[in-house]
Amino acid sequence: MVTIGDVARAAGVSRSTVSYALSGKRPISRETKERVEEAVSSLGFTVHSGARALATSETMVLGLLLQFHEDEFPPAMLQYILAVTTAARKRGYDILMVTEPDGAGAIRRVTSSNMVDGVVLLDVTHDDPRVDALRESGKPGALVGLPMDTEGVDIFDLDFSGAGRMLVDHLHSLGHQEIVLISPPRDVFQRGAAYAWRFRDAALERAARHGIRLHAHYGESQEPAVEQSLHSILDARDQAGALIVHNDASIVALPSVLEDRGVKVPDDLSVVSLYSRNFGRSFRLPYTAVETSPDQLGQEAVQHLIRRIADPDNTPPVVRFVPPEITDRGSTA
Amino acid sequence: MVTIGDVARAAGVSRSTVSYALSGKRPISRETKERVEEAVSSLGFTVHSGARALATSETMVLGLLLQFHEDEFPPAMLQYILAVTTAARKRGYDILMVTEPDGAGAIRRVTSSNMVDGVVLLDVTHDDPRVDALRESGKPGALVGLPMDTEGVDIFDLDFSGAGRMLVDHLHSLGHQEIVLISPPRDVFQRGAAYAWRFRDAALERAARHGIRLHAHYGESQEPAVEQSLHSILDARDQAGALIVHNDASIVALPSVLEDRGVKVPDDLSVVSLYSRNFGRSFRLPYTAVETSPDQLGQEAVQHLIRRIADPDNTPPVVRFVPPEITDRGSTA
DNA sequence: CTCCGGCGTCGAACCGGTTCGACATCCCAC
DNA sequence: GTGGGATGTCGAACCGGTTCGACGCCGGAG
Repeated sequence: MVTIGDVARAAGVSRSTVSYALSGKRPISRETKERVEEAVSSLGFTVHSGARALATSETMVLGLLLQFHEDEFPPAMLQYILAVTTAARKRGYDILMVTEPDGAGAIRRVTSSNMVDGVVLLDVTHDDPRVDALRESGKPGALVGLPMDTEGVDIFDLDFSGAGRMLVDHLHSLGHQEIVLISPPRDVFQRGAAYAWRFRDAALERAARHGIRLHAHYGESQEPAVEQSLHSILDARDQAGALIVHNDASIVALPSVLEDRGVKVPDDLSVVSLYSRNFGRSFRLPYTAVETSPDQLGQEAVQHLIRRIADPDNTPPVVRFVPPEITDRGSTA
Repeated sequence: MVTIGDVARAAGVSRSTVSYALSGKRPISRETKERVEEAVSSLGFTVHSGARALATSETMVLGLLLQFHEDEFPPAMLQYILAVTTAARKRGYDILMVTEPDGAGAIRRVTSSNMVDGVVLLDVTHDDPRVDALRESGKPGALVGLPMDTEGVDIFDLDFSGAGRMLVDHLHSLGHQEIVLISPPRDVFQRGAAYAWRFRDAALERAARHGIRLHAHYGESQEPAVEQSLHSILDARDQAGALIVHNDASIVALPSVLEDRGVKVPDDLSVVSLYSRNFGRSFRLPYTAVETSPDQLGQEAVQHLIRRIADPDNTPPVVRFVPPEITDRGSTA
């Protein structure tokens, strides 16, 4: 491999001069800089990332921590992965993807060995053990999802409470008096994923205020249970005129279930949900929905994380809830 | 941060002795080893990965190169990502996920800067520029997908030709004389993704041998085009008694399209496809299908890659086609 | 003419590990 | 009693960068 010493020899200067010529951290004459650049490209020099990491204690790598739970719909997670990865690359960072089940241990591993300059945690739960591990590590971290204790960490999430209120208001303004809510599976609540109850509680509270009956049910995450649960919920609540679906697996399965039952949207039933534009494009989801904005969340998380890495002391802590935005696809009446 | 020097001082030995005590590459007495381990755990020592990478020129990181094309169904890709990641972690490797559009440049970047010990390329096409970049890099690489020139690289893929023959045979044995094939979108063929024509050509050839009429059509990748294309294909071929779906987006959309048309499977139409068991669990896919085995492919690719990293000279080149296996879900008659 | 400051470059130290050669000790076989 | 191999440890060199202090040179101000 070609080292900075080879470049120095070819250009007839010292190693430090090469380093300064490339980094620009000290003034270097035009001619010298040109000779260095010439040598670099003719020899095909690239910095050895390990050597640089050792010298600067910066790796230009971010850790992306996530887990694939049985109770979650994998394609939804993918959107965040993609958003974080492209946002990071655009700013010169690479992504180390860490998926092992022991998330707290994984954080300790990648931070204490200095593999990453910071981490992004996806799908953070109320009492997520990874958050403590992150604090102890002393490395900057950005969370997607809301933990109990937000001290010292930056949060980026959708305003699920606002989304719940917004969807209930929307249905209320159309005159609906009885609504069925399909929440994430029970396991998601038990794991402590705050987004599930933040949405549900806000929706229930808002419905009560309007004097609307709101029946909350748990959805499922894997077929064929998803479809069966939809059928039995709809059987039990066939007098309700509107449906709020806060569960990816259920919303994907819904079109075929409704066709099966001969239910027409929006004539027989109004349907609203939450999903991102791109998610809606992978499947056939012609429903009015709150945009979940994974692209925006991922990008903001990465951007802020990088700012904090660059200047840990002058970066104010952030708890950012992206305001919900409704996209009307005409599935309500 | 605590370095190997701190450990050495605490244990009252030299730095090299600590290194040998931890690596076991030279005999160290029981008492010394114990004192070192004691110091390590009380100080909380972890090796600095950059420093180790510099000294050993091994990073214990694998690059995972992939792109999300518009013409592909993202959830399908996810299965490979997951398989590769877990297989790597099980063997002590981390995964650097690289998704930028310029794949060849990305390979040069991560290999020449020594960020990874080897790479896994997903979704390799016939004339994939990444393959040349990989060869030039001199780093080991494992490909999923079949390039034109397999010289010097290891290939892991499903036997799509065999799968095509197997599904046609299956339908033929049931007496079908007219079959519709839904292939991946035209763009996938044009990009040179060999799996698309390997499957189609083998199916066509086999059908011809049996004297079966096989009508091949292109599918779509995004809604609402997926559904529209399914309808128009089925309109045009309504006399066919069997359907082979070789396209993830189309198979996911199929149940609701068939319900819409009042077509019963398998009474009115026999349906076969290709997808993995887990994929079938995320959606409602009650169809007889060839298992695409992303888990197995990812695991074999990683396993072989790691073997080659450890011993590049004594690792024979591999072109491995996983034999197709059919899972009968009763969707044919 | 001299002094000073900025520009451009160099050498050396350092980052935190691994590994090689050397050496001391001990035990065993001859 | 001695030679030799195995065992256990150390010091130094090295991996490939970055960065700090020093220094020579040049031009402008006084």
